[in-house]
Amino acid sequence: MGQKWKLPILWYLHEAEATRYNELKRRMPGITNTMLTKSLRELEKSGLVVRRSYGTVPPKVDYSLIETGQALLPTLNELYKWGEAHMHGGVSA
Amino acid sequence: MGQKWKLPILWYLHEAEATRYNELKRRMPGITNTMLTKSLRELEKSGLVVRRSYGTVPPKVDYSLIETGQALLPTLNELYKWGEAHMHGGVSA
DNA sequence: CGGTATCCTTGAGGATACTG
DNA sequence: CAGTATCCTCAAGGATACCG
Repeated sequence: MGQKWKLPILWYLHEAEATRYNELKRRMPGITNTMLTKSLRELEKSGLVVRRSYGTVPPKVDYSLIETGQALLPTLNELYKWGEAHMHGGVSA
Repeated sequence: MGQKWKLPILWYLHEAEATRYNELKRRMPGITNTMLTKSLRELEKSGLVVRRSYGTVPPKVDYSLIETGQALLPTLNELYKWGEAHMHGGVSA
């Protein structure tokens, strides 16, 4: 699960600073709360994303790619392009 | 469509010679005719796989990865591992 | 042998409402 | 603000039967 949004999220996070939940939602047009949360939780579980909660009220939470995450970016890039081109019925000419 | 089988098929084809339909089916435990055919057709359309039909009867058809396809293998490999690890709920410890 | 046709199941993902 | 709970939809994928 999460194919649809995990990559976009990772991709966005790599070029952004720690981003708050709603900001992230705004940046991912079409994503729903359900999917955003699910995706973030799994990315966190798999150790790619860090969730930071500032126990304030109203709540403030932000998400960021792990520092070493920058290293995965080339792979991420390939993954993205390749997947788009060959895994989803994409043909070009 | 095809996420589930396209990669496995490509992966298998890269280390095999031209493979016949039923052989391919045997090598992909669990795949159905529908999916095998669909996947192969799309991989053909996107130019990664070549279908060769020997107009004989009974029919003989085989599939192979395009020659330059070997070049995509590293990417394929990354894609595969990465996808398994981070896109399908895979955690390790 | 190498498929196609048909119908069916399942779960990824979505919409909406609500809450600490 | 940052979610969770609930219900729903739809299409990816599967099962089975049949065909040239």
